Amino acid sequence: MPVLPLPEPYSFRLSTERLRTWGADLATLWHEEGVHRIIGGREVRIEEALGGVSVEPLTEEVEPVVRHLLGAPFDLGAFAAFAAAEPVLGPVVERLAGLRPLLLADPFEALVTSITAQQVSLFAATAVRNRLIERYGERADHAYAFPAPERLAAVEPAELVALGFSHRKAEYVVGLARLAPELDGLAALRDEEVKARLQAVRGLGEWTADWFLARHLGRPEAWPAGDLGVRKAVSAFYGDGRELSTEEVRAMSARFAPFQNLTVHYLLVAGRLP
DNA sequence: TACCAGGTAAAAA
DNA sequence: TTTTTACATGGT
Repeated sequence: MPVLPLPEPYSFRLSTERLRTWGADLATLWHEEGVHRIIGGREVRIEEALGGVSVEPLTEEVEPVVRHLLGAPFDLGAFAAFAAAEPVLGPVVERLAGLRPLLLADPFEALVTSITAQQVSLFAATAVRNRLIERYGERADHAYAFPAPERLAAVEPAELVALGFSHRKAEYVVGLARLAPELDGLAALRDEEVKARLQAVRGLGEWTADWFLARHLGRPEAWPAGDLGVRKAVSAFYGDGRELSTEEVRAMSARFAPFQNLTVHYLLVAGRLP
């Protein structure tokens, strides 16, 4: 299988940890020790390889998508150098050497994924989202293509309620599907402008906008301070035995600049490891 | 059974 | 303007 190289050190195992716990769904499938995704209408398999990952098939269309999916834009070297001077973060980064956070490939999918995860556990969110993907997505060998916005724009919200969405969330998803063509343009905007545009959409608040910056656009300074998991992880490492408030976590952003996004991911993974 | 889990908008105060 | 409430699923 053709190899897509990634800068050393790279750990496929650590980088895909999220997919083996709560992060995988039918559109980003963890199957037989590899990642399966539909790219350009075809199922692509990504697995561990020396010096990077094996990708089958590795076409001109597939390569940039897989590079984005695997978080290739992150500058891990600069982050490690930064963290080395931090007494708490330093050992975390050293222990998780080679962790390159995965990114969500598609803006519409990223936002729908966030909507499903609002307020409920990630486990429950994945169960509901998989019913959505199964119902409206197209299946290849193993993975499904995430439902197209044109398809979801045409459904009655009541159909989504039958899949486990609240009435509110069902309206959010259908409304968002109608705006999907505008989402590609967000990549050209600065962080604050992206947040403002997203938060103007019904159903998308600051939490969702922050995760969009972090997990879809891979913006280095994204810092989802309001996220419960982030708050717990930051508190565990920096709270001195106490749960920090959203405002306290938000105020810590500057300390990790310009590596807030990587810091969040490393602390989250470190908090989940035994 | 009740409560919590990687929020948000709308109602009530 | 700020605070409170309803919401749906799945695990404990």
